[in-house]
Amino acid sequence: MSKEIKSRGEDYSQWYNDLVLKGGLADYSAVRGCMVIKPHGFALWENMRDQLDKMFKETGHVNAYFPLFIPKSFLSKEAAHVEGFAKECAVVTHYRLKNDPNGNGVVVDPDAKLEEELIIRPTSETIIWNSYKDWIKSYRDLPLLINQWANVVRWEMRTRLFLRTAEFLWQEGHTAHATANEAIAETKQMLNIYAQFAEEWMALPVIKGVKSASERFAGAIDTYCIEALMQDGKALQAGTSHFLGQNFAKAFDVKFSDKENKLEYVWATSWGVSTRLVGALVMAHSDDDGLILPPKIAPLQVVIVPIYKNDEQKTAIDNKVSGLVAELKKAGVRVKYDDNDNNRPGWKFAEYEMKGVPVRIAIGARDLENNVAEIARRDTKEKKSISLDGLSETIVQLLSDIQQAMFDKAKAYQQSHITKADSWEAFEKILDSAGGFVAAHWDGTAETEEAIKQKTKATIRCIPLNNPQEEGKCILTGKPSNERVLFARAY
RNA sequence: CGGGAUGUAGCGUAGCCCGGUUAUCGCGCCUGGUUUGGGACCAGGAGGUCGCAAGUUCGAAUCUUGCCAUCCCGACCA
Repeated sequence: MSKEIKSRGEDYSQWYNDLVLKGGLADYSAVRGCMVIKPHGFALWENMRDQLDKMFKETGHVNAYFPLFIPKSFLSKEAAHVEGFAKECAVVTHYRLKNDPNGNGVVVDPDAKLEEELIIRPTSETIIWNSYKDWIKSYRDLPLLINQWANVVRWEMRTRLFLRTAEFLWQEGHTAHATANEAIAETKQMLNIYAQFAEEWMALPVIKGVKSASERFAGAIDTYCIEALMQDGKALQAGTSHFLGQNFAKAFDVKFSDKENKLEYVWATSWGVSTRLVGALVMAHSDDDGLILPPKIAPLQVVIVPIYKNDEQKTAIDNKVSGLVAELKKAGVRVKYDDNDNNRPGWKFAEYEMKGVPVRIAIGARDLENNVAEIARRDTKEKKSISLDGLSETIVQLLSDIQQAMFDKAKAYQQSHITKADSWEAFEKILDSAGGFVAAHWDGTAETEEAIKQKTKATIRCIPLNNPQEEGKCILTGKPSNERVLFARAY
């Protein structure tokens, strides 16, 4: 069998691109830096989205939708915010085309220039807070807990499928609260929801932490994050939750009357995860044969492949399988019976492996005689003959086992790639060999952080929550420090 | 935006250095048949602005110049 996916060892970028393209998740598009998300990839995203949406609603949030376009003036109201986003914004300057007078298709109509340019949202804080100004008058209007599922555009220099595209899909939650403590609690609650989703649904272990000042979201007081580890030892920021303080309330003049009838600025949070999570999933779990998707979010959990030599055998298999499919569907399993006669079984086996379907059931005439089926699990490639009696219970259990095994494997990898470094030599050596997170002391200054980044390309991924306090010396400057922070090279 | 590479059918490619019949091969696609327990085989068939534009030449996929696009490595970032 020929390898369709380039091996991990040769070139990690190529390996990753192959997985996304040949796994049927996405395709390059005609538009620079953008991608086409194909049905398989979108179904995966939908499953993730639906689960997250459910978790948001369970914690009292509601969905709304705000405009794609942001008046330029809105973006300049919060100084740090504009500083962070201005250089990567797409700008709409005209609203009409006309036929080219020289007969070469269409040109921008110079008479249709906008008085005020519109920015295609790189994130929606500004346009949302402009609305919140009108919505919030009293403490009775608070808390305001709104989420938006949307697309945003950030004109990045360099793009990568799912991990960094010019346009991407995400959700952004924007909440307003009466007190700082309540807003901080919200920030942490959403971080926990992200971590829970990553670990329980994506089988992706993450480290919860807070960003250093220089990695903080533009306009935030504190940025909390979940950091995941990819199979090449590089870290990936998988989600962020920001405590915005009163920065946006002040910029957009959002005040409320409290119970004592005093006028106060509201306290804000924002939080988001994007289709980048799909990229994280691909990089964290796949192998050289293709994608490996966690059962809980896999678009297809079980595929059944019939093996037959003639119509008589096919009919016998059909009869048996139709009952099995009904049984599995009743048990809530996403199952497909692929009896397409155009492709042979071997082709189907390889195809569904590449697409990451967790469980494959093969049934042939021989199996029917013995009342068994061949069950193959994608994560370990293990194959077994299992009795057809009570097969659906076996499958449901197997899916659950695979979900757990995938998490355990990724967790073991993560744990074995968190290394303490107490000297500069050790620090560099770990980054260049095993990779992963390096727990090291840091003097707390942005200058040192930048110097380390320049020397090693490693950045502070986060300061873990509940970080143990211990006396130590900064890995670079030797100045005193009272806790270790996690460094890594990152996507 | 700097450095490197690539652009030939839906996909992957040979040919380019050293210009010369009808542009190579594989996969896929269509028709017919045989097949079906790890990417089937045989026969026949369809499918091409050789990235775009100029130039050199009797003649350009091939040489020259410009432009465009994509990928990789940087800087920037979810």
